[in-house]
Amino acid sequence: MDQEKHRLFDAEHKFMDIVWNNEPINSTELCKICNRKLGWKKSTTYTMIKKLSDRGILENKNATVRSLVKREQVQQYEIEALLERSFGNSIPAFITAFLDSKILSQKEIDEIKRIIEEATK
Amino acid sequence: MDQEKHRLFDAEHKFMDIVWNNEPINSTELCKICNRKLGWKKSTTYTMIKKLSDRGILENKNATVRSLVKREQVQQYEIEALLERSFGNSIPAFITAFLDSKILSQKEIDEIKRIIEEATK
DNA sequence: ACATTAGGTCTATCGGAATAGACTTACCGT
DNA sequence: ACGGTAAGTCTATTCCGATAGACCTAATGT
Repeated sequence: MDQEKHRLFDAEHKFMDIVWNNEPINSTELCKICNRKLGWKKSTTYTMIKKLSDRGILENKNATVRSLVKREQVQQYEIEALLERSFGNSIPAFITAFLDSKILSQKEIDEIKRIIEEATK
Repeated sequence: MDQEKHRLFDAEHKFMDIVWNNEPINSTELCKICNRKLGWKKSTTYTMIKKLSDRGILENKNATVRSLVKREQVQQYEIEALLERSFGNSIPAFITAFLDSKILSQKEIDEIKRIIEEATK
């Protein structure tokens, strides 16, 4: 597993975010949201629906769109892809980069660091 | 900070991996490595050097190429970009996906989970 | 003096992701 | 019976990342 089919390109990803946040959703309604949030024309949205449908990412039945691949599966894939592509599958390097990011509070960082040290020694 | 300039496309990333692993390196020598490992022609390598040089990612002085942006900085950026793009900056969701990946041993997972629970409660 | 090689530049080409225009068909309200 | 709208398809077009071919100049060996 860990399918390449879970790889989403930029536009596909923005689109799927909307689907995940609104499903199940009527296709015409989806067109309106995509126009409002992404500036897409109707045919652009339908082209996207068809492409992702062909790849088994979602389905469109009776004008109702719903995802077949869930957000968590894609997140899963993306973490693994990043780990491989940018970190050579090095867990320590990955964790280091994560801890050094500006997003965590100092308290969280200290706690997590301590835990990891214990876990890996 | 957290510059968009640190974003590397696929080909750029493969190329920078070679630079990071071999710098400082003579440009002609770099062409040979890129040909061997990526199948690139000489001009492809020089085009890449120029583009990344323009963006301040590396420099080419006296036929010697060296990086200006380090691997760790790009890893940093990529974690943050993934966090934002795919996880809406949700640290818990990110950690969950990481822990659920097949890469960690069960022992590592348990330890890290325990630590994080303590850190976030 | 001349061929070769190092070290590049400049300007395409190519493929594929992103986007859309024109057209179709069916239904629904008046 | 007919104008509007929902629900789509099919076929471009555009944009850009990836890749390369042709050309240039300076040094260097023979």
